[in-house]
Amino acid sequence: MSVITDRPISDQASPELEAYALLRQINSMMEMYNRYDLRSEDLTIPQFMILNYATAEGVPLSEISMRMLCDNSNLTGIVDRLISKGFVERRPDPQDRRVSLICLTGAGADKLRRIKPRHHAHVRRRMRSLSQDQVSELRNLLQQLFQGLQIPAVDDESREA
Amino acid sequence: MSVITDRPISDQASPELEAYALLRQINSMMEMYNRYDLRSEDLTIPQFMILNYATAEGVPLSEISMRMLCDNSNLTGIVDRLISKGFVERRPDPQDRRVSLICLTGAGADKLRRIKPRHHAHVRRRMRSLSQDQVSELRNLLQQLFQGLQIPAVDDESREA
DNA sequence: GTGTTATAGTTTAAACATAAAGGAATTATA
DNA sequence: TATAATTCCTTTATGTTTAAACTATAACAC
Repeated sequence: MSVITDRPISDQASPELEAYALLRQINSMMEMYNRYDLRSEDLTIPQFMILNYATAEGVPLSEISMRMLCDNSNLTGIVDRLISKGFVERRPDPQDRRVSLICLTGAGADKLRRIKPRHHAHVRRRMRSLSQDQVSELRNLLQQLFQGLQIPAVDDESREA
Repeated sequence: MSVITDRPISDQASPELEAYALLRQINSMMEMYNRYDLRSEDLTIPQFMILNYATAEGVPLSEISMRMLCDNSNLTGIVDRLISKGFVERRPDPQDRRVSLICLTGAGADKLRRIKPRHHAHVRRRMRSLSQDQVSELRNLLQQLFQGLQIPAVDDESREA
């Protein structure tokens, strides 16, 4: 958990590059902390995420992969491990036999009830260095940036190196 | 590369959790784009990062891992692949025989000269949805948040679930 | 010097991610 | 109904990451 504050993070300092470098580093550190928190619960981050998306009635695997911004093929193995731990089940969708529904078990729901509030509290606490107004401002800026990223700028590819 | 805009991102909506969810998603999308950009150059993201930190004179592996917020053990294999591609070399440090210096080769420097400006331009372009002032504001907020994360709040663990 | 401790890097096994390919079921089209 | 295209999921191979154990070197204590 070492950290760099002694040197500029990017050599070609522009506000955009600095902001992006910081975003990546914050994400890394948050992941470190989250991984550490979940370790005592014998869960990994992706396992915890799937657990969060699963419901008792069942959710199609591809819906989860869409939300997690990842490929279906990633989830197959992770779900296998969650099944072996007894936190979810796979059930075929009677409507569409291609679909396999990921269902939260009772044990999974219990686990989630125990972990989730604590996780949320941790996230909030780790952002204490910002005021309420600053957090809202940050959220708004990120929201705007996120929406701008949806349409991946198919246009100009010509200018600037 | 599908995307979710139709539903709230976190169920327990608080500004902190929303901001963090957005941060993670932005990071994911930026990585997608970066991975795609580097693919045509036969480089992965971590390979490109190491290339960026290496110098002709050589940099200790552990200095690179510190900057990348990762463990030494991660880099061994990635450096191996970069060596097999001819972009870096390993050289022993005469001062300290435990240290192996990662040295950028001529081919590596060429590669970097070709890729780096384009990468930076891409990053800047992908943040076009924010004004210059907004980018600076974002950078400042992220800077403050990042610094707040350094000291990982060893204190309170008691309150709130 | 000897023993302890710390540091630099590698190795290993398990988990995850990416990309490409494949099987099975569904939908579209003729 | 037959064919083609699409969708959902899995499988495979390659690459990355984590955590733990290990080797080798260095620094420090006595």
